[in-house]
Amino acid sequence: MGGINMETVFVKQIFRNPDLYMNKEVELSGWIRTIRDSKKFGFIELNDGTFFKNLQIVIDDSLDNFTEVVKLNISSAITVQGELVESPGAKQPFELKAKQIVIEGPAAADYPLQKKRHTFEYLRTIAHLRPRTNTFSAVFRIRSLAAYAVHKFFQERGFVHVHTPIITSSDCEGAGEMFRVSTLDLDNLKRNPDGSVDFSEDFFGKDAKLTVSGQLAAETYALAFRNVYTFGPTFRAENSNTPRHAAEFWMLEPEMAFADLNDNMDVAEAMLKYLINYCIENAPEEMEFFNKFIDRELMARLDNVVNSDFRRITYTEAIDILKKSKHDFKYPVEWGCDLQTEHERYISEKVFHQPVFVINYPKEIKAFYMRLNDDQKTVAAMDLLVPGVGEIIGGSQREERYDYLVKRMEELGLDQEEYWWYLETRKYGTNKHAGYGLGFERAIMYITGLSNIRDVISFPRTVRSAEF
RNA sequence: UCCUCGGUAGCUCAAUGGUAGAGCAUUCGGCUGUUAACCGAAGGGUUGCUGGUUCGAGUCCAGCCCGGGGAGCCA
Repeated sequence: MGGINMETVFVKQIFRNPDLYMNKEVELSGWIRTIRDSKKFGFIELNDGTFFKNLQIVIDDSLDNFTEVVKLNISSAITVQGELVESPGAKQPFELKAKQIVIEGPAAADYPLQKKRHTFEYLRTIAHLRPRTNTFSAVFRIRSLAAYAVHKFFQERGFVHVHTPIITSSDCEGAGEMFRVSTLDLDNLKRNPDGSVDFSEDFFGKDAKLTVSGQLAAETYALAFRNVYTFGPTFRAENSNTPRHAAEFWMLEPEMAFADLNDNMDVAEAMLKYLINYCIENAPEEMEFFNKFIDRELMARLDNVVNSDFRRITYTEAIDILKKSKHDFKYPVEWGCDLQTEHERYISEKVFHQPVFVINYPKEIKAFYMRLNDDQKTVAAMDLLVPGVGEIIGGSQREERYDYLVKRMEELGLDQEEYWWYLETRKYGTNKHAGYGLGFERAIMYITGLSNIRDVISFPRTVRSAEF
């Protein structure tokens, strides 16, 4: 366009290897982040999307379209040709002396983003524009890197990535309220003689839902590939309105055959450290930004996580610690009760100041598939509690013994017919196996310091909110 | 779902029950090295919605809607 026929360079290339481009002509394209002008010259900070930082463009009235350029609003798209030179300014090492600017797409005057700080609440109302801000530029590049690091970590260890179904045919998992998937005409529902809805004419011929977990399906593949993981969208129709819950989120669920709870924790700990290291190494500018503007203790906390062994305590020990703390909890602490948020935070934030695995919970407060311990009272479950975010990982060794599993399902009144395929895996070559689920957004929150899950999902879906 | 705080210009926020304000943004003008540039001027309002109290409501009361935080549920 506009007669510029040089090869376009990315801002990231310039920042990573400035000597290669110094005093040479380059062409860039991107969006104006800020623009300042005087009578005969001005400055544009250009962001081309490839890099967190902007490149300063120096413009003056030698440009044939100088008067049009200085009137451009923030977020206008331009292509610039010019020479990269050392900058006399203190805030940037180099800058581009523009020789030609092509206006690709001007931004209208009512562009809603200013060059000053906005509240996260406001930015959520313009989720289609917020990736153009510093914070969201950083968050979503980190999210992309972390997702890649997930695959890298597991693939390097020989895990097989299984795409488990998004649509599930039965209410198997029991992990939360589910969204129904149906093509039935809601205005004209056919009913069975007992008054219930007749799903026989629905798309799947039965009541179908969106998945709340890929675990049970992942288990079947672990018992063929040994080590597998599933990583994808997950849906919960819970009416929870908190900064840590969304109706649609991503969950990572590794599952390992011939593995026990300790193996499970080893992998979870190594994985979390790997994700953090990968982000620090591959997005240093973004991490520096979070540390400066979002959470001043972020890097110190992450360094501590990466360089220390996670604590591992039993549920019973956790109860003892809470009881002896003399701390006045709103919810009284008794063996057998589930740990409340205030208890989890006390343990991770006040006692250990680092991630803590809590294991071996009473069977009554955990899912049916968790392996019964020899004490007959607890199950081989694990929760990883981290300061600031709370529960980030939940997992367990699975009950591999057919009789124990059936007995537990009977106690909880679960329909064995619904789980026929799951039970069969315990008939044909069963073995000890374990796995866990990582709430991907919670991991991103932990790595970036962001405190609301709605700010680490591109277009968040929450209760009464599915705009965009 | 419960508790709590809030909703005023495009944004961030002021305003004893008595004329609706500022900064930034926008538009126009000025300025020869800016860094959220600076200086001057102008335009910009159904104070979330409905009803009530009052001579008079942004302000007080009731209901509803929307948002933040906390709790529960969980990842």
